[in-house]
Amino acid sequence: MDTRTLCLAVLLRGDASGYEIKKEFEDGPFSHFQLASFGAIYPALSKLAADGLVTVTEQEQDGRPDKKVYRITESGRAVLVGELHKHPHRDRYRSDFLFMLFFADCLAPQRIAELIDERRDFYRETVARMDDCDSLPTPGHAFVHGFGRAVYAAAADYLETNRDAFLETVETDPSKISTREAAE
Amino acid sequence: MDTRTLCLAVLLRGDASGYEIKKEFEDGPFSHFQLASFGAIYPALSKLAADGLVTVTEQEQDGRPDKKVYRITESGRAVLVGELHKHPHRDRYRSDFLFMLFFADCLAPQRIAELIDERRDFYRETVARMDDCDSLPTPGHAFVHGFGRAVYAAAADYLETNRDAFLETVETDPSKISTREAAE
DNA sequence: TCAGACATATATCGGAACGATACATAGGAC
DNA sequence: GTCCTATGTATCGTTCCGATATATGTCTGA
Repeated sequence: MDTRTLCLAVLLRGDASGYEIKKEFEDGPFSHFQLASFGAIYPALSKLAADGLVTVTEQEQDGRPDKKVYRITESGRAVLVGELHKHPHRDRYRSDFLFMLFFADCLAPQRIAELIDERRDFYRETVARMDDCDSLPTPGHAFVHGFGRAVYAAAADYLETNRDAFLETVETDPSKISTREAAE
Repeated sequence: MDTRTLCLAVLLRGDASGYEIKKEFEDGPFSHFQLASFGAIYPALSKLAADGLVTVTEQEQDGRPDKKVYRITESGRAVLVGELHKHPHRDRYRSDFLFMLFFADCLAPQRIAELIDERRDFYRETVARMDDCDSLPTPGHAFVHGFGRAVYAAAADYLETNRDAFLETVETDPSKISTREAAE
């Protein structure tokens, strides 16, 4: 999904400024499976306004900088629903964490343990935070929430279960950096 | 990880052309947690060669176009190991599939069922393919392989377990497109 | 008290990457 | 005989990320 569609999606759930839309991708339910940066959001909102898919209202605020509040229009809703009916792009997952562990023989065992523990804690905390959340207004929201929870929990469990055996194997394994030369 | 580092990583495991590196990101073990396109790989390889991190050998082939085979150098290995010791970037996951299911109240139940079934099959097939793979040369490779398998399996299980209840809820739920007006 | 960190808010810029396309050649399918 | 797939290199337009600039208020701790 491009950033314009993501902005429409946030606005479908209520009026918001660019800053608030960004927060939605930091903390909100979308944060687990979509990203958007300021550098993508602000141009996207300008384009949406130019195309009549959203309206803008400038709000003066005392103490804080002025705010531009965006609201989705009927055309905007139609475009969003249209996007929702296209064939979904394949999932894209990028993980430096797994990339590093893949080359565990280039890292010190202590560093590997750090990486794994940090990540396991992150997954556990995320699951706990998701369990605290009790407002799941739509069936779709609840289903996606449950999916994310299941996956995070499985990831944490795997790390916990296999951590020690992995570290032992790495420490025992005599092959340091695996190079082409080593194979020749 | 930027594309230059990813190319170094592939080359650490053996010499390869740009085309073969791309295939590695389509079918190889990296394909599950890193991506790279031709538009990123070819400029990256040129830059790596200019910086002396890889060497190039042009190979004529009968029947096929010429091939440029890249080989990682000692400097290249050092740079890769340096990257491996940096703090890992946070994981980035983008899923149009989850995005669409989030707005399930904008879709026909039949379409939702299609999306879920297709995705569940994909996860099941991926797990089966991973189980067939029997060459896991390094501990890191094996650990990451197991992690991926666990997560894919959990995802497939969740979809299978919750599919029917979800579809019933969606069909029963009277709220079609949830708009701001509906909340007012 | 006042420096520094943090939150709110909009916006742009350089560089990186995606996806499509171009070009070239060969083999197999229908 | 034409079309699709596979091998192979390369660029181009568009989009997007991450850092930075700018402005202002609050809160916190030496």
